[in-house]
Amino acid sequence: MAAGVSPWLRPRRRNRRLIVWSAGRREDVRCLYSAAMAGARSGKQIASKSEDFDRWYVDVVRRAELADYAPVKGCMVIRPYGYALWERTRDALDAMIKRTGHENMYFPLLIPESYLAKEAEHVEGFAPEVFWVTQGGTRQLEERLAIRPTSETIICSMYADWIHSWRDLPVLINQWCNVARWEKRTRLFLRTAEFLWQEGHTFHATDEEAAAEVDTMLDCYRELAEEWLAMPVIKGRKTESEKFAGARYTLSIEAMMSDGWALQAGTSHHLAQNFTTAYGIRYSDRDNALQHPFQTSWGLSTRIIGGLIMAHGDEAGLVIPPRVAPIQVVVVPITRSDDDEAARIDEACSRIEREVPADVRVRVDRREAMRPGEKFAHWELRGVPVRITVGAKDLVEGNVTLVRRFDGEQTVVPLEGLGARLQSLLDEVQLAMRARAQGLLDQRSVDVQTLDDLVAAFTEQPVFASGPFCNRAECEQAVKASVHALTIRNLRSDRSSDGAPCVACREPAEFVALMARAY
RNA sequence: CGGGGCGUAGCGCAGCCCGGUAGCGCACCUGCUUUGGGAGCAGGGGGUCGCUGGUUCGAAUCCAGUCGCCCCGACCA
Repeated sequence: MAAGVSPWLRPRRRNRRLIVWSAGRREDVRCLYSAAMAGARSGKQIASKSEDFDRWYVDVVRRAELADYAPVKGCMVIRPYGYALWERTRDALDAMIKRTGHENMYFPLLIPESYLAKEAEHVEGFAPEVFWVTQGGTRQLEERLAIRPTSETIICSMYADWIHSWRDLPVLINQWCNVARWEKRTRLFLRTAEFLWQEGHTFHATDEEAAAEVDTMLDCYRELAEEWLAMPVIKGRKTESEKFAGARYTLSIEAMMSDGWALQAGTSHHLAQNFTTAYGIRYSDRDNALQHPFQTSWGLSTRIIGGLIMAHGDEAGLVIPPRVAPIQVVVVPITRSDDDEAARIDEACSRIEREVPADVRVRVDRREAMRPGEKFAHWELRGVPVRITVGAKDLVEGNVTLVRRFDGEQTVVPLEGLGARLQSLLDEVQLAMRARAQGLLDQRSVDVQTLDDLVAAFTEQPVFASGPFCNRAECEQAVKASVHALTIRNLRSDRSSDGAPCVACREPAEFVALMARAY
């Protein structure tokens, strides 16, 4: 027994009795989850999630080797495992973007100040966050260059030359890129001075078509969050004070983190003709009249990785939904000094490797210097959805042990036919993770009718509170002032107030506001 | 940008009050024994003590400045 493992682990281990999965039916599955968690904690790699959530978050990001701080304040290095997670997320979204008719392209990083300045509300909104390049080599530049905080301005400037006719519309484009914004308070993934994202930009002949585009893309974000990242979200419209600078309106998806705080996970903006007017984009319509097209933009960033971590992680670290997991199944051989036995175990591992379907991402952890217990902790910290342990005891019966990361459920199953069964197991885990996250959201959502209700709702713990709201700035202030750090996340698109009185002013309200503390 | 805290080996820390040329745990390297929940023994490598200046025979330690990071409040994907 390892020094440093809680003493009560010992009897728990003796009690371990797992019934074999026979004829496709599971019986008497014993969960060793809490024991595993205790072991992980004694390894003192990460802070306790329940005791210090913020510290836990940073620990998970760094210890699981997702990312680390870079030398420049607010900047981060995304390490291979974290980048693989982003790639899987990105590829899923990229497919949706293409499925809905968009094409990828690329605009430059540097934007002349004069380009940025044309849309007044936009430039004012972004002014505090822009990085400026003032020098090229040793020479002072004649005009300052902004490092893009977003690309509406340069895209409009270019499309002013490219859009001439109604036949040129719609324009449906997207780019994957980095952007930079000066941030005073930064957090790994959630708010960094430079981040990766996609920004979609479209131009349309009609207001309605643009509005439909804004909805369509928000729904892609919802699909990504729910179907891939197993994070249920609430769709809605941002208030005036929270909308994108220069937009007519902004839609968002808001996800609940496991501490009850909200995370804005994606936004979609209706820009109306605000930019196309300012940037002089005009086309001749069917009647040969000059028109400004209607425009949208929408973005989703590496912040979503932070959301994934906070939505699903537990005391032992990261828990990744199978569909985006860089490694879905890890195989840990329980090596023995007995050569014959070692050879049989190794052959069983190789067989699993051979027999899994090609689209299941499996890794056999053959590191010799590391003991099995440490490997368990290592892969749990990294959130690998399924672990298979291959040891002499199980192998005598032709079995291996299989453990699901997200709930610790452990079963002994026959090696025969294991490969074919893995995909359905992964699908099962994906759905169960989504259901669990939905359960948390349901459990910690409350309806409120008054500010008193609102205050009461937050006395125990952070929640998602929904209540009638008139969408006036004074009432938004009143809501924010009623509970510490509270914000209006969005005006829910799935709920109607039916004219019930606004939580703040008591006048008949048109909307139902989602109110929560947010990252 | 206001308030608080911290910078000593890759990580976590002690040493500082009371100056005398740097230590502990983990990690790392080598060997042997181990291997079903973070192994044991033995040996070994690694640090301009954030930076600059000052005081002093002598500074991780005292003084001044500066930079960076973290946490809490006003702005944001």
